[in-house]
Amino acid sequence: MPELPEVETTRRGLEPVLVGRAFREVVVRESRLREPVPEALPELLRGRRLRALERRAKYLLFRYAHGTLLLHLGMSGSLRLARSVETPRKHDHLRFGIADDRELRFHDPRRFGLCVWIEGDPFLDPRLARLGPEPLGAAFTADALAANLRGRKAAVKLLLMDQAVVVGVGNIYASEALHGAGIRPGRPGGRLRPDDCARLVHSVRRVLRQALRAGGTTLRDFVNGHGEAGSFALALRVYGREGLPCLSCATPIQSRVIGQRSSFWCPNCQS
DNA sequence: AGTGCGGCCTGTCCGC
DNA sequence: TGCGGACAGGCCGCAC
Repeated sequence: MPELPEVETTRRGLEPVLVGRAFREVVVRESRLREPVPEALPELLRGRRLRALERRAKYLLFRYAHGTLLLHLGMSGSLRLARSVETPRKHDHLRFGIADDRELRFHDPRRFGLCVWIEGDPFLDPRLARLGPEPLGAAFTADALAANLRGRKAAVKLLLMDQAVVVGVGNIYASEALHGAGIRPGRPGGRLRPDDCARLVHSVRRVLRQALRAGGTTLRDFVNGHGEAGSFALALRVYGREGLPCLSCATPIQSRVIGQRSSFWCPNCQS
């Protein structure tokens, strides 16, 4: 589910609450995530002061002096603060107790999420080492994108979602960004011209920034660290709008599965 | 190397 | 109302 705006929204909500403090208790209620949650997690974290809460791509990094808790929300994961007295819901797999009778809960019905411990430099971990540039950072330029797309035949939408090309863009924002750039999702990546790449970089950044400002997109169950939904679903211009009029030109929005993912575009605005 | 596909899970929705 | 099937925001590993 969560793409960059949702993960970053979560991070921003939790940072002021968690950084500088320690979890007093950690409970693993369900360890079967994408990879098994380490059994030693409670002992690794208990009483240790959190130094920083960072994000890289769609990963959250809980940074400690002795290592890093690497967390990914997968497709259906969320992190939220709850009162300890509240009965855990189904699929509340991890509980991180903090003071004041509050706790952080990791909720993930589909269990595609990830929670692992990394010693040493986390950015050398293979999961992080090969990631492409941050879309809102200086390294994501039209030239860099063009270099990554050159010669490639795969649909540009799939390449936008390839975390080695640019990170943080998932199925929703890929369709949205391509609409903003006037590029059809099925176009082979290698056929984009320099001005296409420039518009696409600009559009990716604009869409992600707007979604961030709206607190992310909640289609079904995304909530931020404080349990609140994001409002960007109201601003989606093509995603999930098959057959509805394009908000720019009123042409019916088309939909097609590309690389097993539903994709949406306006046949008039995008070419 | 790049590409396409299946698998991992549960929940929800749709059509019959 | 019940049931089967399709589908859902991500990522990985495998075969070609």
